Amino acid sequence: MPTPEVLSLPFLNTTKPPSIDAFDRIGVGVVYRPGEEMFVQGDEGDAVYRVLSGAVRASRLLIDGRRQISGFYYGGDLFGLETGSRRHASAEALVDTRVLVVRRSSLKHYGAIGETLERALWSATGEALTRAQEHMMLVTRKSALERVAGFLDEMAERLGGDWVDLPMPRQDIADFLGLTIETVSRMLTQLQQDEVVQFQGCRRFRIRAPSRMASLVAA
Amino acid sequence: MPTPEVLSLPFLNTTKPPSIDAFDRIGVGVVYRPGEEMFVQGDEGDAVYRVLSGAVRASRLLIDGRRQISGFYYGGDLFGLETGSRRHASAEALVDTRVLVVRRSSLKHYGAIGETLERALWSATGEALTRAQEHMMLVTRKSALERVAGFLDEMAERLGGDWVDLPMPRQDIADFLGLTIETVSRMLTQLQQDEVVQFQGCRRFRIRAPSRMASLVAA
DNA sequence: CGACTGCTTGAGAGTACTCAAGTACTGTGG
DNA sequence: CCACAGTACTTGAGTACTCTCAAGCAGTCG
Repeated sequence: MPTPEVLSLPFLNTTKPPSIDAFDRIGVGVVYRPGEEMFVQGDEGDAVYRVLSGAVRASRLLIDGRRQISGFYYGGDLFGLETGSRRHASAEALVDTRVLVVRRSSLKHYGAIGETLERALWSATGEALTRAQEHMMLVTRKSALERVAGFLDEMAERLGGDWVDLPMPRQDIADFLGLTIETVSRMLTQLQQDEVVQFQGCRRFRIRAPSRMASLVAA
Repeated sequence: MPTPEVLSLPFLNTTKPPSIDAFDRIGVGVVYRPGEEMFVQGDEGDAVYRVLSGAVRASRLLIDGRRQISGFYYGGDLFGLETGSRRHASAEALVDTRVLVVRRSSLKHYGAIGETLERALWSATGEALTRAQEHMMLVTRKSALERVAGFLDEMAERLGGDWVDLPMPRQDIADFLGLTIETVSRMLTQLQQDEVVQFQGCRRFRIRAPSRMASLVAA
């Protein structure tokens, strides 16, 4: 794994300009190429990350090789919030990605601003917990079609724009939704046949029928 | 819903004596009967709870009535940690239950001890996040038999003793594991036929073959 | 152009679900 | 003490959904 390049601040952020807050003041910018890892499951490290641009995948591995994607992170998102000194998941750039990094243990040296940031991190942890529980609901109580539709809908909302580019391969979507790659593919085909979404190639899509999409997601 | 009785401290705790810490100093004791709710999804409230004895069920409801149990809590456990002023889940006593309650917003009035507790709560939130992700793995990547075996194994470890009494009905187990009640029942029957566990009635069980149990859980 | 990787499609099998009936446990009133 | 009702749990049969295994197709890069 090549050593990630350390940037000089401030950034030019082309996608989602982060508000000037404690994270920007304290954080150090780092750039990752696709496939490069921020940290690996089992590592030591208490650093917290904020995505400036690009996309990140957090994954956990079981002994037998089964994999779970615990989340995807895009511009503005925080990740690496799990407590304890050991990482419970790995984090990896899906595309060219710029992040800000803050070492949690260093916050106490920054006085009031460090404290502000610490509070913000904890509250983000609580939100992450809520999101994890919502995702659990999605994964346990919904059909394959509903999960895939929900995923596309959330991606469209998160990344915005008319056409949306998926930064992750099918296998990642499958591992995130608790499905196989074949089932994801079949559901995508069905959503296209039903004219709910439209694809240009296998990564770029747009929602054609927002109302039917919404009814699938709400169900 | 009857008003829960407020206890005078200190408690006589018969199951898991909590260590004397910040929560014990600040918390107010409350008793709930089976079925009584600590809070309901959508409520306002920032109170955090610690179970002294008994058992609590946290659940989330979907619009269409589908239900997800986000967790069970027993002696020593904290719950109600989700941030934001609104509750994202409901919490309900499964059996006679004693808890300590702390209002988060009141912590600032308690000086150093309040701050200590606040830190403890945040770190517990991080641990809850990790556990939620582990549970997601269990629910998405494991077979019905593995899930039910894993559930019994965890219950035995959590509640201790030779024989274990399940405080919750089958429907709750099903909603926790993302299965139907019939499937849970069938898997329990199979575990008994395979002589992995033994039941006395439908709530009390013990593990007969810890090694085979462990291999089911690890898988 | 060919090789490689990622994605899609097809056929068949297996697992968990649905619907329905039957059994056990609990508490109440006679 | 027993009859009864009500609830919780188990069992059965058939179905539906997702997975597995295998082959075919598309986009990318040298």
